[in-house]
Amino acid sequence: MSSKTDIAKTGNRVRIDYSILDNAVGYQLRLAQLKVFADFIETFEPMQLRPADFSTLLLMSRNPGLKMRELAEALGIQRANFVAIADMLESRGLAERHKSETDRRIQRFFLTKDGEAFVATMMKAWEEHEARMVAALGGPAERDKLLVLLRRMLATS
Amino acid sequence: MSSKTDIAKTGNRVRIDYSILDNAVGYQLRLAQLKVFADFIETFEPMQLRPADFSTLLLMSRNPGLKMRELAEALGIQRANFVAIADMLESRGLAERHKSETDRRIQRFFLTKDGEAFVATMMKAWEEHEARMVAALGGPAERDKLLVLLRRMLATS
DNA sequence: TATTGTTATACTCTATAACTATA
DNA sequence: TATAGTTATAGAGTATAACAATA
Repeated sequence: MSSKTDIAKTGNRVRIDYSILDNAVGYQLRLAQLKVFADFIETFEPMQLRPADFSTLLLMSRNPGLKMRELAEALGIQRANFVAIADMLESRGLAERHKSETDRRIQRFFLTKDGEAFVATMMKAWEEHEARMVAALGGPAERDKLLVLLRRMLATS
Repeated sequence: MSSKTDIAKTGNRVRIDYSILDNAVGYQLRLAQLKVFADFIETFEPMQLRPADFSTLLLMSRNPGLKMRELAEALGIQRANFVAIADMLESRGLAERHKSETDRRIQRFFLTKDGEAFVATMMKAWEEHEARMVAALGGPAERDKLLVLLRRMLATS
């Protein structure tokens, strides 16, 4: 199944010209992001966490009491699609919906005690993941250079 | 619908703590990639091209006569999912399947005359898109720095 | 009337299994 | 047996419309 095997087997492998895509910002960004995603998904598979679940728990931990709408907006997720994430976190006992007394349409989210402990474990795994990505980049100096470039790009109009 | 309007309307906007995500390589890479994708999709919407269609035409143009399997592999697409793209390009008169005479299982792909002209137009639009991305980064020097970092990251194990 | 949370639904992208025709 | 192209299908992720409860 490896490409090495394929080359040995077929023997008629063609050198493919990728030159333009090789120098395209968007294409290389996409490949790099896919690589990080793959490591992320592998890292959190044992904890049964997808990227959106991770970000949700992290935001809840740093910003207790946000409304559902605020959380969804902050995460760039549609309110409708956030419902399943909230249900899952609640059913696992990691987060709770608290109905507002003053405006009964509103629900504010809080981590449970178990949720806090879970986030602590989760962040340990995340730090290892991040360390692998920084190492792949070449080190903290390169990480900083990359973040400067990406932030400038994101800040522009 | 803009966030400005929302702030004015609700008045109770909360400052959300994003500090960890702000410094996470994967998160910033994802945001940057989404920004490039959004510009890409907008750029090629009038030509009715999705990212995979663009890459397919580009590879066909630079590597005439590739087998379907080689194209799919080079693009990182499942063979099964490549069929619809090939059908679409053929129905639009941009590409053609040529059945091999020596091995009748194999089809090699070639752009038509119309396809060649279309790719020329497509690449003009792409160069404008790329120029916008490079400008957002700060210029060609920053683009080069970014590509060096991304390539190192992709080369690592 | 407008907003919050919710349900239902649809569309894209991606992945897998299985078929056919060839080798 | 194995491979190339194909079909069918299922699972994510994401987007929109519409509803009930509430303001």
